[in-house]
Amino acid sequence: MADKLEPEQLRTYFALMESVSLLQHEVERHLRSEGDLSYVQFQLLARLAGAQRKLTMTELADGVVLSRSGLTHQAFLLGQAGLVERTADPDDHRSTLVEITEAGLSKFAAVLPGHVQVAKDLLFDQLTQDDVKSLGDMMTRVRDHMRARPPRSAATRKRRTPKALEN
Amino acid sequence: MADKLEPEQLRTYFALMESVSLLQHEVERHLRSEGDLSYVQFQLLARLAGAQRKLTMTELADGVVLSRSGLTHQAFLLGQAGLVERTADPDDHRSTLVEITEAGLSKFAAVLPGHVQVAKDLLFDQLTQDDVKSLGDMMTRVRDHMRARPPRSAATRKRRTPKALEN
DNA sequence: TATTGTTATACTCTATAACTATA
DNA sequence: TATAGTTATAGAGTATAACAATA
Repeated sequence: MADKLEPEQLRTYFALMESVSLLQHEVERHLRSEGDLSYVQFQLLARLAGAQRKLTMTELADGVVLSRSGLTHQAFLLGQAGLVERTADPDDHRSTLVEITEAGLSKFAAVLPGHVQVAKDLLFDQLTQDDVKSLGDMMTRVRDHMRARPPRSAATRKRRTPKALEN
Repeated sequence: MADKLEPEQLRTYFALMESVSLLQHEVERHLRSEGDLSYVQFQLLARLAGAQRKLTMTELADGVVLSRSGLTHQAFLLGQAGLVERTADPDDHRSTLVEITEAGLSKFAAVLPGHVQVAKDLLFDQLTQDDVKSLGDMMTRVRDHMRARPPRSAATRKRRTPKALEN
C-alpha cells in the first residue's frame, strides 16, 4: 500500500495529467472567447443545469472544489451576469439556495456544443468507442472513490474527530 | 466531424475532467505542504529533471503551457529558491538556458514519492493493471495529438502563415 | 456551540504590451 | 525584420480569518 508506482503507472500518470492540462487550456480559451466564462463558471452552470433542485452554496462549493468564500465571489459574478439567482432557504435560514436562471440555461446551452467540439477534436477523435467506454468506466470509479471523502468545506471548519478516515 | 458527443462521450468527458480536477487539488495540497511548491513549479522541475540537456525558456514555457512572461516569473522564483539556474546560451545569445541544480534534483526527489503516493491512493488503487496500461496508451496518443499543434509561444508573436497546420 | 454564508484582505498566478538585445 | 527573453502592469482567482445570523 505504500510502495512506489511502477514505471508503467508513472508513464500513465504523467500522460494523463499532461493531456488533461492541455485540454483544459483549450477549453478555457474557447469558453472565454465564446461565452466570456471561466472554466469554474462553466462548471458551476453545468452543475446547476444538471441538478434537479436548487443547491446550497456549500454543496456547490464542494461540487467544484472551491472554498466557500471563493464561491461567494463566483456566485456574485454569475448573479451580476444574470446567470444564477440566490435566494434564502425557507427551511434553514442560514443557507442560501442557488438556482440557474433562464439566461443561465441559455448561456450554458450556447457554449456547450463548441465546448464539446473542442473535447471531440482534441480527445475523442483519438479514442475508439471501446476506449471511450472503458475510460468512462475507469474515471467514474475513480471519481466516486475520490468523492467518498470529507469534502473541502469540512477542512476549513474546526475539524471534528473523524470516526473512520477512509469512509 | 462536427456532430455532437454521444451521451457516453459526455459522461466520459465529465468524469475525466472531474477526476483529474480532484486529483490535482490533492496533489497541489501535498506539494505545497510537503515541498512548498506549486504544481506548475513541480512540473517545471519534472521537465528539467527528465530532460537530458538544458532547455531554453521558450521550450520550457511551451512544455508546461505557460506564457513566456509567466515562465520568467516562475523561473525567477525557482532560481531564488536555488532550484534552477539560468545561464546565457553561448550559441544563441538571445536565448537563456535553464538547468536544474543539485538542490532542485534533491527537492524533486524528495517530493516525488509522496506525490506518487497521492496518485496511487486516489487513482491507481481503483485501476487494474490492464486499466493502467490502456489508460496510458490512450493518453499518450491523445497527448501526442495535442502536442502536434502550434505551441503557445507562437500565438503571442506575430503569426506567420503556417505552411501546414498539422506538422 | 456548531454551521452557513459573506466580507475584508492579501497573495499568487498569469497574460498583454512595451522594450532590449540578438539573429 | 523576426525571435528570445524581461519588465511593468493590471486583472482574475483563491484562500484565510473575522464576522453575523441562524440552528
